[in-house]
Amino acid sequence: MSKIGPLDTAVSLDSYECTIAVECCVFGFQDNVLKILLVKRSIEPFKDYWVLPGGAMNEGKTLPESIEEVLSNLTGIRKIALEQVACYSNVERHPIKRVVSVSYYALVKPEDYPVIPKNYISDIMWFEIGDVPELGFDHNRLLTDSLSKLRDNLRQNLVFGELLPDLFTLKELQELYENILGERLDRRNFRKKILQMGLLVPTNEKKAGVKGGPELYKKK
Amino acid sequence: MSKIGPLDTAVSLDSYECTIAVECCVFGFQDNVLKILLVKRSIEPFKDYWVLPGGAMNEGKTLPESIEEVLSNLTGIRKIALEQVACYSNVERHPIKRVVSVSYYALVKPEDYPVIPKNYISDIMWFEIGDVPELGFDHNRLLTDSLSKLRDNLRQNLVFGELLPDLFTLKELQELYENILGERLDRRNFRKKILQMGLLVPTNEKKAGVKGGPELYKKK
DNA sequence: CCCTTTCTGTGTATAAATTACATAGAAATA
DNA sequence: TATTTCTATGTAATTTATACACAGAAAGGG
Repeated sequence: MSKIGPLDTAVSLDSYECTIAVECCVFGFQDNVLKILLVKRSIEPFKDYWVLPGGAMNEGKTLPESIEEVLSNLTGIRKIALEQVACYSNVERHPIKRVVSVSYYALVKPEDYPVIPKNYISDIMWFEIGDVPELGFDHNRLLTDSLSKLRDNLRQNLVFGELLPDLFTLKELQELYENILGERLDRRNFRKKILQMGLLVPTNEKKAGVKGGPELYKKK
Repeated sequence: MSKIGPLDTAVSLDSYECTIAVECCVFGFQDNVLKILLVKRSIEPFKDYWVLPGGAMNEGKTLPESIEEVLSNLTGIRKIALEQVACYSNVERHPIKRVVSVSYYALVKPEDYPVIPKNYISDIMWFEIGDVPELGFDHNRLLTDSLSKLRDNLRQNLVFGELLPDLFTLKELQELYENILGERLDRRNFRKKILQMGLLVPTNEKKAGVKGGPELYKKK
C-alpha cells in the first residue's frame, strides 16, 4: 500500500530520500563552431568517460547555487545566466545508486574561460558540438535536450547570452545563429531582422584585418 | 571545502540526500471555463490549505510513475499524458524539511473523473482557474508556471490533450482556446487554421439542442 | 405553425511578414 | 595599383495573418 493518499499529500516526514544532482551544458562559440564544455571522470562509475560538468546538490543550497558551485570549482565560471532544462529520474540512470538529475544550460564566452589550451588529454575540454563522444551516464541525452531547448529559445527570442565577445560583427553573429540552428540564413534578411529588434547598437568602429571593413556592434 | 571538484563530478556515494516530491497541475475544461484540480490538506504543515495534488517520489519509481500513483490514488485518473514543467529547489519552500519538487501538468476530460459533485467542502475539488485561492507551499507559483507552459504549448502546437469530450464542435474548441489563451479569436480564421492542420475529422453528425446545428468533430 | 432569435458556415480583400535576389564600395593581399 | 574578398543596401514576389458580412439551420415562444 502506497504512503500517498488524499489525506497525505505532499510529503510525510519519513519519505524516501535520494540524491539530487545538477548537470550543466556550458555552451561556447569559438572558431566559428558551437562548443560544449565536458569533463573527464577519474573515478568509477564511467571512469575515463567524458560527462557534463555536474555534481550533487548540497544541503542548504538551491539547484542553481549548486550549479554555480560546481562550475566555479571546475572552470572559474561564475555568475552566469542559467536556464533550467529538464529533470531525469530513470531508476537505472546511475549504475550504483539512485540519482535524480536536473539539467541546466549556460552560454558563455569561451575567451573568458581559457580551459581549452590544457592540451588534449586534459580532464576538462571544449568539444565541438559535432564531435562529442559517447558520454557517461545518460549525458548524451541531456546534451541533446539542452541543445533543443537552446535552439528553441534562440529561434523565438533571438537571444544569445554571452556567446560572443563584447564587440562583434553582424557576420559573426549570423554565423553563430547558423551554427546553432543548423541552417543557412540570408544575409540581408538576417541583418534586417536582427537590427529592427533594437537589441544591438553600432559602435562606429570597424573590425580591422577583415576585408570590407565591417562595423562592430555590441549588445544594448 | 566543497565535496565537488573536477575529479569528483556527478555524485559520490555519501552525497547529501533529500526528499523529491512531484506535484501535478491537472487541468480540465468544464462549463466553458478552464479548471484546476486541487486537494485540501488535512495535516500540517499547511493544514486546511488547498494545494496541487502531489506526493513524494517513491523508491524504485520514476517521477512520472510517482505522479501516476498519486493521481490514481486521489482521483482515479490513470494513464494520462504528462508534461514536465519545472523543478523547484528553494531551501525554505517546505517549512519542516528540505523538499525539492518537480511539477508536471496534465489535461484531462473532467467528465471522466467526476470528483466535482463531492459537495463544496470536500478535500478534492475542481476550481475555476480564476478562483484559485491562496495555496499551501509555493503552489500558486507552480500553478502559474504550469499555466504559462500550457499556453505556450497551445499557441505553438495547437494541441489540447484530453480537455474536451470525444465529440465536440468547433465552437467548443474555440472557446477552449479563448479561455486558456485569454484572448478572443476570430471565428472564421480559427476554423480555417485549425482545419488545415488536419488534426480533426468531421463526423457528419450534428450536435443536438443547439441552434444552427453545428457539426461534431473528433480528434484524428 | 410561424415568426423570431441565435447560432453555424463560408470567401475575399487588405495588411503584414517572409523570402528571394544583385550590385557598388571598402579593405586586404599580392 | 590591380585583384580579390568581404561588407552594405533595397525592392519585388510570395506567403501568411487579419479583418469583416450575410445566408441558412435549428431552437424557442407565442
